Amino acid sequence: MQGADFGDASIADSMAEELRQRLVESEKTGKPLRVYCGYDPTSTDLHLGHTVTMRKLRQFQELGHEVLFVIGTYTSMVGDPSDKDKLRPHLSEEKVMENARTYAEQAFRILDPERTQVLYNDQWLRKLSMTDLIGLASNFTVQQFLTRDNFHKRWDKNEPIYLHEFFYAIMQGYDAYHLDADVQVGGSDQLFNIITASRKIMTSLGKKPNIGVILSILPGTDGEVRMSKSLGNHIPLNSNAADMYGKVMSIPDKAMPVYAELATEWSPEQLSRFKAGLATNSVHPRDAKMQLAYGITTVFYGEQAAGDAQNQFVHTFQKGDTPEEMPEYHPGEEETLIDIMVGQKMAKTRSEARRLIDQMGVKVDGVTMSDPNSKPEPDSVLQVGRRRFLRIR
RNA sequence: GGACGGUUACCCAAGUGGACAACGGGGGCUGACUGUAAAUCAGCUGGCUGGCGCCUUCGGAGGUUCGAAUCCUUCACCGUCCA
Repeated sequence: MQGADFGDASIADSMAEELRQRLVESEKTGKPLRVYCGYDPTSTDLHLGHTVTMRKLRQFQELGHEVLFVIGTYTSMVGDPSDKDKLRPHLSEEKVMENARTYAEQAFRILDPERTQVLYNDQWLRKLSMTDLIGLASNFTVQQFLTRDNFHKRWDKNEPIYLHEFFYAIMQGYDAYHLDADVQVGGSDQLFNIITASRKIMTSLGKKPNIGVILSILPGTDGEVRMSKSLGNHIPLNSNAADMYGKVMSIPDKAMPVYAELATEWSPEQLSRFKAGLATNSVHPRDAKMQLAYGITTVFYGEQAAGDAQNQFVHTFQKGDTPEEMPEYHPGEEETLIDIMVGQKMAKTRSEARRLIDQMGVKVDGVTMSDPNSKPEPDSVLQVGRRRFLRIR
């Protein structure tokens, strides 16, 4: 039964039941389900966190269903209110469309283009009139919104809640209505928008309410808060296998289960074996993490590249060897150690470079350097910290 | 419209005339150790300098003072409450 695939998501029981019914129905009628998920193209750099819902969409595609990949061109022009203490530059329509394109491109590393419709929600949202909006809004009471945890907390703390923040849920609900969505996928922060707002709007406009598939939020490399580029704890997609592998290796041990659940393509059996291994300590945590890093890297770069990344990691960090490949640089006559470090971006400022030297963090051919003004010999390897290498020519 | 409060380094957040380049936390970086870039412990975290030290920072502009993140004026932005 297809519904059984949802073991890795926390779905309310009723949603699971409804989904089961609708899947059965779909199978009978031969009509694929319409699965909707929305993304705001505020940043063009997708990271691992974005891929969680995408992978879920992909699963639906593999089962023959249709994915509606909605880019929030309308919503992102208004601006996300959730962290509104920043002055958010108003994105031009042009910029938004450009972001949207790169966004979709990266998304197709996961999604099957054949079964994906990319849609822009400004196409229908901007047509709504004030009258329409009032009609939609009349389905809700302020109290309903205030029960939402997000708003509730802010209300209690006397923090601002903007009126237009309420519209986001309404717009999202309208998206689902407009698209005839059977299923809406989203992170747990979208619970209210998907379950309460969307279902209410769809029902009131005479459609069958969509079913919410709510996924956990992937924490960042710190293992604590949600992955986000602005928090600097993200694992970017547009990087390389070694970087991805290494970044996964840097997550705290405790974050391993969540990552396994949300970011690998492991089967439920593999997944439970992995978790059991951790829980019973029968697997070395380092080996488990390597397995995890390999698994995640494979999804994006394939087994070959993931294997190479793993080898490189073992060489560099477990055996302390220098990596096979590193940038090269031919310093000028007058260039001192500190000049090279700053010039080659191994340190941001001269002060930082000095600090690193003071902290015994700079080596040439394995020998710790103490003089910022020394000049490294040609054909040596300069190492700053553990991870930055430069071959001096 | 009225009352009050806020704007500090990457983020959060102390500081209300001198000892402030500015407490603390987070993040980041370095080192030790290890089981990995985990955990733990220690240090560093504005710039320039070999060092003494010098320079630039506390929303913007101006002022008071020997001396201001701290006081005054003004501008901007933001918030809460009352209407």
